[in-house]
Amino acid sequence: MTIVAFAEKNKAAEEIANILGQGNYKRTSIEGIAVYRFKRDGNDWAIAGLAGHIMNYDFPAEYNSWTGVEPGALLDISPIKMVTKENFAFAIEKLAKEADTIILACDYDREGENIGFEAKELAERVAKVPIKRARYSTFSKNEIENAFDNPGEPDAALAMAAETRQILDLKMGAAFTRYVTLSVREKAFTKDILSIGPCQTPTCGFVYEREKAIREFNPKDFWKITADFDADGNVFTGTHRAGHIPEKEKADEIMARIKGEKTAVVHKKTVREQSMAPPFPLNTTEFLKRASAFLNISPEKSLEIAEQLYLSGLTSYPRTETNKYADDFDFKVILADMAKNPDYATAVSQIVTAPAGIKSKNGPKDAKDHPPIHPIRGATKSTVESMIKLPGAYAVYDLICRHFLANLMPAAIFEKTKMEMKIKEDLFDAAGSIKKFAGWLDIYDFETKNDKFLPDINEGDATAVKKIMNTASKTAPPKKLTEAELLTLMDKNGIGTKATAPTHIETNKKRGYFEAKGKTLSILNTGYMLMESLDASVPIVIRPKIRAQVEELIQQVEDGKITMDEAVSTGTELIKKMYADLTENKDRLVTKLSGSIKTEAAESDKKNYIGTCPICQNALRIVTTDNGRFVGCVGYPDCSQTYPLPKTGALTVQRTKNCPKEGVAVLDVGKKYEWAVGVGPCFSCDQNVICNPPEVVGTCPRCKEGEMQLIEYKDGRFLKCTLQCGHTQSLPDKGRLTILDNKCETCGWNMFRVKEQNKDAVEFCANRRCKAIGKRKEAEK
DNA sequence: GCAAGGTC
Repeated sequence: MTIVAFAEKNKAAEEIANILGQGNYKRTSIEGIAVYRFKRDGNDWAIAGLAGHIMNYDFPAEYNSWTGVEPGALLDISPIKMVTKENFAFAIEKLAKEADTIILACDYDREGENIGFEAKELAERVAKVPIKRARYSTFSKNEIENAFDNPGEPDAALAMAAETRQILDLKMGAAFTRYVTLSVREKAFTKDILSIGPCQTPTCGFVYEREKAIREFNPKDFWKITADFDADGNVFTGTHRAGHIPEKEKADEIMARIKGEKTAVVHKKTVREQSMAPPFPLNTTEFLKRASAFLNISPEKSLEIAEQLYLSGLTSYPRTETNKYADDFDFKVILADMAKNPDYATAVSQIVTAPAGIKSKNGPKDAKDHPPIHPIRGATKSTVESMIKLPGAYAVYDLICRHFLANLMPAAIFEKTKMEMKIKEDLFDAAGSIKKFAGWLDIYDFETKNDKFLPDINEGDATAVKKIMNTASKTAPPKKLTEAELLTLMDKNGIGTKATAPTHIETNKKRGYFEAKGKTLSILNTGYMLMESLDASVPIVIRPKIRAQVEELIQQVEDGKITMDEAVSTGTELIKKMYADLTENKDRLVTKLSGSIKTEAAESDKKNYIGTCPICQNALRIVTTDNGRFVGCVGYPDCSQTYPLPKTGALTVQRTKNCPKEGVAVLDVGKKYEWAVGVGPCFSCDQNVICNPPEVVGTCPRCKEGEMQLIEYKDGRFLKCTLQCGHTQSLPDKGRLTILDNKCETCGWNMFRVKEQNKDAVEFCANRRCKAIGKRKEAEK
């Protein structure tokens, strides 16, 4: 008899073959897919590993046209399931033909059951044999043997739950994405897709909510009183018990009470030890968070590196929810191997020689999927880098190793000191923290905090008061969302899975909805406008509830309370309702998004970009037509804001200069004059004296009140009194003229410098009435 | 060309 089994992935198939074949198995191959063969209890066994899903839903080909099909019509169409990995389908059918019994042996979860059913469907096309299900969640000998010796029945409800998700996600994603993309293209030229999905959109929603809180933040004034105390040269700072004081009068009142006080007394001092436990074992989410926070590597890149580390045999399987080791987990073998890297040797010997034995600080989650991410082999930097060519590979390996070791080490111990200082009757708090015992922090120095010392003084002791400060400050807006925080939010709200969360973040980046700058995320204009429009029309779509709603339906299918068809039709109705809300608000959506897309295009057109439209916040840019040129808003025709421009002259936008009036930008017109968009030429503006203060060189020798101002025009230059006395005087008309900072010692005017071509520069006082001129002329003779 | 979920 021949028994054929299908596991979810190659590594699992090999592991099972090794256990059931008692180390005796042969690797063969069909279409490049590994098939492990062995004998057990007189039967021939063949087990192959799949590669996750090998089928996918899609709409029938006639619905592929975006323009030929109204997007909403997709909601009435049943997607069909098609093979996406032909070689696996071929191998499954070939193996099914030689089987007397088939065992589905994918991961013991919803998707695993579904992947098994994909194999089942393909096998049933060519073979009529019993199909069983082996359920296991660890690769322990007992569990695997038991799972395959006593296989159960496949669980259709569980598999159909996954199927329901596939269909509803596709329907919603396709209809919404096509609708939004096509609507925006009616008004803005773009090849980009504006995608919407039940995971990617709430992911963007988290970033949007934070950004909104930052933009809408109203800073509030507060005052804080601090004092510097001096205990025999050891200076430390304390904060007044009142903390952040919202009213200035109250802060002033306190200051008045204690102003000028020279001594303080230690009113109370408490010292206690605080221990800091090592981190729990790493599951995927925690790993991604730490790689982002400590190593500045994006979740997508981290997972890719972890995958390579796993395939190279350096670390364990990277996709797991579990943060707890099994009772019989063998730390010893791994620890022994890890000493190969000298950086870990000290920690390893501390762990293995600990009198209490090797003990893990386990976390609470046991999803029965895979053990926490841990090293399998010890390796040096050069070994890791020779095996994996991705940047950051060693940093990630090192993080996994250090985390593994840290988890097995003792807690760190800090001595925390709290001191209450008293100036007259006012209390000030000071805190100190000293690391007494490093413990796991020895090997895990990613977030070390410096010690903060307080002097060794006791209750009743007096210190000098060096100074007392009252600092005015403002409350700070929330900080930008970090990638690590986003992962936490997604995890908490059930958005995506351990394996897909990085992809959803990446999708948003690819779509131009938000971007990462280091560890923090910033929403981009298109993302903000999309979220804002959706928030106003179909708010549920940008919130986790959209996922929760589908999840609830799926759960009912899994529990056998409703059928897949019922769930799909209920779910489709919900999507239709949302779709109706979306289409009803089309105008606002399109105006906001097309404006934002045009704005982004205009901003990158550096030569013509002017600034932000005061009416609609979109971009203003120079528009040139056959009839001339003007400044217009990209929001046209929804926004008709325009400004005139001078008819001739090359225009250059001055990026660093702002107009004090309503001008939205200042332009250079040729090299001649300036033009404020919305105001006109700067020379005829009453603010010009402020924007372009006249270059003055000294007091007017006639009226003695005005200043002599340099006037330069196309054909020459001269000096003119700033008052109405009318005094002028000529200047040399050749050469480049500069007004210097140093002054004439005789009359006090600024000195001039003239440089003619092929001649030495000359410095002189230009004041014709200056007594020094006569002297100079004499000297020249 | 559209989603999310597996895994390579």
